[in-house]
Amino acid sequence: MSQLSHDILQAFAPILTQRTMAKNERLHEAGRVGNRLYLVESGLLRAYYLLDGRDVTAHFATAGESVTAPDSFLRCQPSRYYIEALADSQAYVIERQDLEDYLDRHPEYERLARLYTEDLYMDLLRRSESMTFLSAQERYANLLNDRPEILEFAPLGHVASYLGMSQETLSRVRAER
Amino acid sequence: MSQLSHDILQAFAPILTQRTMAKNERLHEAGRVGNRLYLVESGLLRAYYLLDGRDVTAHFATAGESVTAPDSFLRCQPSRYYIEALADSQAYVIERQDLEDYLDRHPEYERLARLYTEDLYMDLLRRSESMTFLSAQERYANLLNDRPEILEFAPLGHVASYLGMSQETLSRVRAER
DNA sequence: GACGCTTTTTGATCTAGGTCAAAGGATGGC
DNA sequence: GCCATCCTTTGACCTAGATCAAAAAGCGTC
Repeated sequence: MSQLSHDILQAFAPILTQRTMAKNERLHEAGRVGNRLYLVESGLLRAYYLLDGRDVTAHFATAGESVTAPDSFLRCQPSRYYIEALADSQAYVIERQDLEDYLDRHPEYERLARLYTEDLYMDLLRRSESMTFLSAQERYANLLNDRPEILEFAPLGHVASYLGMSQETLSRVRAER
Repeated sequence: MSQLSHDILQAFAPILTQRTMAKNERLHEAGRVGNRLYLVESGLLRAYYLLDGRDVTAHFATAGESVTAPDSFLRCQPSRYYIEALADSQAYVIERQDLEDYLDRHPEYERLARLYTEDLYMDLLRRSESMTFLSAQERYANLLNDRPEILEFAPLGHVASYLGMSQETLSRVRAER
């Protein structure tokens, strides 16, 4: 876990609740407002959305990472995302409202929250640039290098949509052809 | 301009400096640490990087938007990005160090800075998802819909790389074939 | 340990979009 | 106004990766 994630857990401990999820448990449904951020302790969570009826993985979160339905958590809109557990998992949960209230009382943690958001921005930027001009082979290689645990635990189809390619292509790429 | 951008200008007025850029002026060079955020008043700025010697546009900023070299501004690393003006432009400039110092003295603005970062995150998320599974045609249509001023002022090649397609493809897509 | 269900692989074909090359159009400097 | 340079279009061809279909491999369950 990064220093930053660690600091977040410490700072926001008073408003964290702990939750245990079984494999295949759904934590959030599209269409609803779900103002929760999950800070994963163990296991594997996934956010996804439907595009023309197809399941597209938007994000994976393993130990030390976080996941939410960003349109809901950041904008309070009904969400386009689903969140589910891909393995038995444990996570700390933060409610958006609790977060705002807590930060009202403890403005000294605003900076930490901003730095965390900046970090998430950088992660997304990396991902976004990788999607723009890299080949299927290269995107796979990057993921294998950066987050091998995802390839180990997530079903191939979920990883393929996360990497913006078909399941068949990922299967072939992985077999090195 | 969004309410948020407006609030940012107000809140950080004491540390803003104004800068005028001529068309084709380079504001930042890759390889250097450049801790400046540009809040565009008028004109058009572009951030780009080189991938195998090819110029790839990472970001455009028109009036009310902002641009920086994120790896430098957020992580203080030598940057992979160049920033240049695509038209005669005006922008307010914030130095990262000034920002941090100012926020030390005015922690009441930390929240605003966080909300602004969250907004940038949502913008990037939109872009990132559009790159993952939309066709060249659809990505072009989205840009035309969301930010027509870019298509109006930026050279085709820069827009094409921003949309993750070749210049020839963008030319054809635009001519509706 | 056989049966169903899900996940992954493999093969055959098709197509969106890339690459290469060249011709037109604009634009700015002098 | 003329030339050089840059930007955009057009055409011909090619390839990465999609789609469709089916076989094979896992794996939970009774």
